[in-house]
Order: sequence, then structure tokens, then C-alpha cells
Amino acid sequence: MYAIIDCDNCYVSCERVFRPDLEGVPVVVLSNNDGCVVARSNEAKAMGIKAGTPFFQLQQMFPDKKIAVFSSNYELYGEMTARVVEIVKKAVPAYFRYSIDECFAYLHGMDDIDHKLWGEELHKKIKKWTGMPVSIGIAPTKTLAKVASHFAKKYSGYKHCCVIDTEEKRRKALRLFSIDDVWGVGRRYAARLDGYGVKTALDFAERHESWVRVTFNNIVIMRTWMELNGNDAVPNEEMAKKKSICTSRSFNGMISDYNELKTHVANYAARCAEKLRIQDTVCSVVGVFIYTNPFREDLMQYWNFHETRLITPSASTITIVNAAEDALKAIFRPGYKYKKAGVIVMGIGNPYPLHHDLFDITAEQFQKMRKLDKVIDRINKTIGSETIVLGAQQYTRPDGKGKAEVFANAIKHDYRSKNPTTRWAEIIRLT
DNA sequence: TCTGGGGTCCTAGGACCC
DNA sequence: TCTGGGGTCCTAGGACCC
Repeated sequence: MYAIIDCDNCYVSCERVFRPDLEGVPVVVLSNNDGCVVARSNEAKAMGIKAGTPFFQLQQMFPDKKIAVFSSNYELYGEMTARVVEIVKKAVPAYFRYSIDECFAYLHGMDDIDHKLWGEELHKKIKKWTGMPVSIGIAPTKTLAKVASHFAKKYSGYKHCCVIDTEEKRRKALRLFSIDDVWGVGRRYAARLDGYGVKTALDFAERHESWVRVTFNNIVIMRTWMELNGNDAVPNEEMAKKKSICTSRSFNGMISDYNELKTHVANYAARCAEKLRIQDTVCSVVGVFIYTNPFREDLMQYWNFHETRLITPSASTITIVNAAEDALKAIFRPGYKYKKAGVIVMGIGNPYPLHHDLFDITAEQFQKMRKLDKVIDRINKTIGSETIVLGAQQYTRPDGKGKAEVFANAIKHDYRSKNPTTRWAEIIRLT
């Protein structure tokens, strides 16, 4: 059996742990730059607020409604969900983290345990120890476990845990489950299935295998069909190292100046290098993309992407920032107002053995840079991120005076909460 | 004025090898 | 009129996930 442990309205719940006064109040959390709604409390969902609604439209739609608004605070969400995962880890034989707010667990060797009671207890423990409400779905396949977790979330009678462990329960659950809510069925497939009269998960599961194969000719949707019928088919992805890493942001406003753009790109590149080092890998390709604002149809549009290959694969901040600057130079065109840029690193592999090139830096120099990165990472981790950055990452104030902004503050975040779980100076008293 | 930021997998087709 | 039979690697595009 599989279990999925899913945080309810994850970002909203993180905020509410430190704002208990917002219980029962509509709450939304915004994307970077306070752009769109990315998380909603049940009250906000009930008001009809859709995920992805631009914030300025939300204000126009509900000028008089009291809605609590937060900028996203990933430092807080990362820490809170890590605490949840720690508890899950100790409760199950094996698990893998599927996303920031979801965790799959394998329940092998737990056949003698009452799964329903076990899940209810796990929910209670997580709520009590972290403040995070979770929903738990348990079933013989991951797709069915996802279905179960939806029911656990929707009906309080389940006490936050729903188990699908008999043929009768499976059929009943699938009959009540819309096909477009099935894990692995997106907008496109749902529309096609609808065209064939498939409305519920059960409609789909009951189609003949050969019909699914001929109609879609697609292994992925075939697996979903098998899982809905109780056959384990979606591979278990263990915590694999990422094959590509991307850091990108939209700007607060638009940027035409090359040097300003370069500073942002240097920060994205530095962040990519950090992420590479966290999973102990190096990359061999550094790509940069830039975009103008597609919503501004009155302005000239331009986008481009360029990648630079590293002679020696690396995770060094200096190397990757330099490579990103070369790539930016290749695609930058003056006269445009840029809205977004990003750095993507690919060709990711192990740092050892070192693929050393005769015409590149020496092995000694390479080791020196690795040591330097290690020291910087340690300082930034213990004292605070961006305590040490490259000169190229330093933002300059327009007037040239005072303290320059750091990367984390370069985006708009008018409603960001404190970080009471990760910063001593921001511990708060709950009243 | 204001519109997010990450990832994965699969397949077809082209370039190239012998 | 008729032109072999194996491979590999890479890329682009399309679908999906959170």
C-alpha cells in the first residue's frame, strides 16, 4: 500500500501557524513580485477566487471584502514542510518527497496495522507538533492514493485520512471523481476524454485496455489507466538528483540597462551554482534567457536564449556567473524593455572524477575554487543567505549611496511575513 | 500600473556512424 | 520502376506535475 501525505493549502497553513487570528478568514498567498494568487484558504476558494488570479484583478473584484494577503515566503514554507517530512520519515518504512507539500510513503510490512487509524494518528501528530494540517490518502497505487487524499480533504467525516482498500470502495470513489481531477490527466487529455464521453475516473477505468492504447498511443496515460484499476504502474522516483536547474524571475518593473540586467543574471547564476552544490553535482552547460513583457502588446517584443559550454564541468559560483554573463552578452539587444530573465544549468553530473582539460584551469585551481565555494556556502548558511556575494551580484542603488538591495529583496514583496523558524531576530510572540 | 517559478517524461525526426 | 540494415545521439515539441 501507498500513502500520500499532503499539506492542506500549504502556504496558507504555514502563515496561519503564526497568525492564528486568521483561522476562518479568507487568506491568499501571492507569487513572486506579488503577481498572482498561488495559494488560497478554503474560505478564499469558497468566495470563487481562482488559482492564478492576478493580484490587481483580485483587488478590483473584491474591493470591500476582507482578505488576508501574504507575499510568498519560501524560507518559511521550506522550513515548515521539512518539519512535516521529518515526522513522516520516522513513521514509515520508506518514503519519497514528491513536492514541497506532498510526500509519498510505502507501507510495506504494515499489513497488520489498521491503516485508517494509523493515518488519523499521523495527522494528529503532525498537526500537534508543527501546526500543519495534512490530508492522508492510502491505497494500493499512488494514483488511487491521490484520489483518496482528495476525499480526505473534502469530507471532514474521514478525519483527514481516507483509505481505498476494497474493490467496492475503489469503484465508489472513482464514480464520484471527475476525470480532470485524476493525477496525470491534464487539461488536454481531459478535453479529449470528455469528447469520448468519459466524465468520471470510473468511466475511464472501465474502458477496455485496447481502447486506451489505440486512442492515445501513449504510455503515460496507459499507466494512469492501470493505476486506477489497482495495478501499480507509475515508477517510484527515488530522490534523484535534478537533471536541470533553473533560477528565473520577473522584474519589479522593466529593465533596459545592460548592467542592471547583468546584475540580476549574475544572481540567478549564483543561485544555480548553489543549488548544484547542494545536490553535490557539477554542470557543463549554462544557459540564459531574457524576455520582454508579453502582456504589453504596445511594446516591441523580443526573447532569446543562449547557452555556453564549460570546458571543465563545474559548480563554482565564479565560473557559472562568468559563463552566464557571456551568454547574456550574446543575446542582449539594446532598446527593449525586459521583464524577465533566467539562468538554466544542464549537463549535470558528478563532480568526480574531474574531467580535466589541458587548455582549461588546472586541477589545483579547480580544487581551490571548490574550497572557496564551500567556505562561502557555510558562512551564508550560518549567518544568513547573501552574507557573501560576488561583486557582480551587488545591486547598486540609483543614487549610488547607502546599502544596496540583496537578491531576495529585488522582487516586490509588500506583504511578506517574518521568519520566526529560521531567524533569531524574527522570533515573534503569539498573543 | 499591476499577470509566478520551478520541474519531469515521452516521442518523433534528423544527423550521423558502420 | 527498382537503391540495405543495423545502430546512437541530440533536439524540439507536447504533455504532465506542483
